[in-house]
Amino acid sequence: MLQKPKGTYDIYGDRALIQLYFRKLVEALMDKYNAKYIETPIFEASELFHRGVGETTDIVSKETYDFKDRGDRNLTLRPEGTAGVVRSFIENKLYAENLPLKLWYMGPMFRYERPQAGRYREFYQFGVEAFGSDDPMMDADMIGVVVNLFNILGLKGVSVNINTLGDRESRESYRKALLEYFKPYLGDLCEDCQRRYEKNPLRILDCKIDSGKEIMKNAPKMIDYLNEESKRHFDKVQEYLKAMGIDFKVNSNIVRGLDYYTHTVFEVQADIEGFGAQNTLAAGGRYDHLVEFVGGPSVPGVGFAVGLERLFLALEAEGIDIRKCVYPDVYIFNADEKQKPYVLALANHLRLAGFNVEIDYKTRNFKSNFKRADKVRAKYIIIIGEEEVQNKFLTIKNNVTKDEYKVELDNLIEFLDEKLGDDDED
RNA sequence: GCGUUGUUGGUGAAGUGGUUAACACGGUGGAUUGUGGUUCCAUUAUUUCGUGGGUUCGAUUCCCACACAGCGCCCCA
Repeated sequence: MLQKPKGTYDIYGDRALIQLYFRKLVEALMDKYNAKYIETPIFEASELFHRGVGETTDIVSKETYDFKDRGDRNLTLRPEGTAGVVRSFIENKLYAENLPLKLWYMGPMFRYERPQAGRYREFYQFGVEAFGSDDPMMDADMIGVVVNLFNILGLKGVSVNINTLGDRESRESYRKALLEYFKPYLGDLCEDCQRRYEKNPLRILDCKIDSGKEIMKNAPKMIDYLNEESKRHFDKVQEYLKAMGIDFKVNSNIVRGLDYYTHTVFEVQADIEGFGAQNTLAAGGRYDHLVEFVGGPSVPGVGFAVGLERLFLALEAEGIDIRKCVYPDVYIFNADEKQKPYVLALANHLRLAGFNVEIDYKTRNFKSNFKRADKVRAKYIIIIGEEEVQNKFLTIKNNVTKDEYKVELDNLIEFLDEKLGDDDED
């Protein structure tokens, strides 16, 4: 029996309902921010990720799905959303429009990782990228998007953690300080950190293996190496967050897994029991040099991504059900074969008039049809027999109250509008 | 990439080295061919118990490998 590839899953049933509703909710929220929808290819030239996002990151160096197509092109399934959006932003010269511009996306990403609860090899992210301002106001507003989203969903117990990586200058002087500090202790660090020391010493700070060690506690702090401009930026972000009434914590160990960040970085965590290392629901930050680095003009940006699998898991753990169930307004069945054309025509008529209609395709007996009407949770049942066809009236039964009505064919839509009017509002 | 537990139908699952793989839910058909959701009956895994190989007279059961899933790391959303 052929089965789905490891780390993938099918979206159907309840999960499909959740995802569809979530999408509607996000669409509405994004409209409120005047953010525009963007969809970019699921695969891109490998170079985009390997050079743009950062060769030193785990995500790119050992988790991408790389392949050659039949034309010998090197392609990579996108492991994250930002690089593709940035590429599109440049290629389509979106920077020529009036900036700032906010773009949002939602779709599958791919990483070759060991699957776990809330972690798949094909997984979904919703994200926003805001281009065209280096003002901390934009950082704060983007963090606000995530907070608002979680509030709308009714998710309690989330915490916002922020940090700053400073601008290039600050980052460089901090990097030097770290190199100097860790040099004598190099042998005490784990294997990964020894590698990080060479390539990206900042990442030593969020190493889980070495985190408890004394040398980590005394390591130089980014905050002490920020230049005036970087410090001001970070202070402003905090000021603005407070103004919006967003609770947050400064966590100097947040470094993020992607190389392109500058200044603000943030993570939003769920404080849910049993989530362990998988508790980061959303993460993002500012990337003032990414657009330029990928080959565009110098345009600053800030963005974030939310992992849907984890978010839905968190909702479930909190007992939050966002499914939006739609049931048929009407279930129509025929007494025997002869009425099939009539049933189809009537169903079409009602569907075009805006009603949700299910019909019996199998000419079952009455009992089975009533059972099925219950099963699909139809609100009304219409029975079509010889008498109804000939005399142009319909027998309609309310499936909850069991009240039965005889309605003229011409008055049917009015009748249903009146009866169903209230239910359709929610 | 490392460690660990598991895998029986549409679902939840019990079970055993050897005759019909329990029970429940769900599905289908019927009792009740123009009025049901209760009840009752029948039927619903059987070239089968994740796949392949081994031990055995005989394996779903024991052993090995692989695949997949869960959990813990690493990493990350």
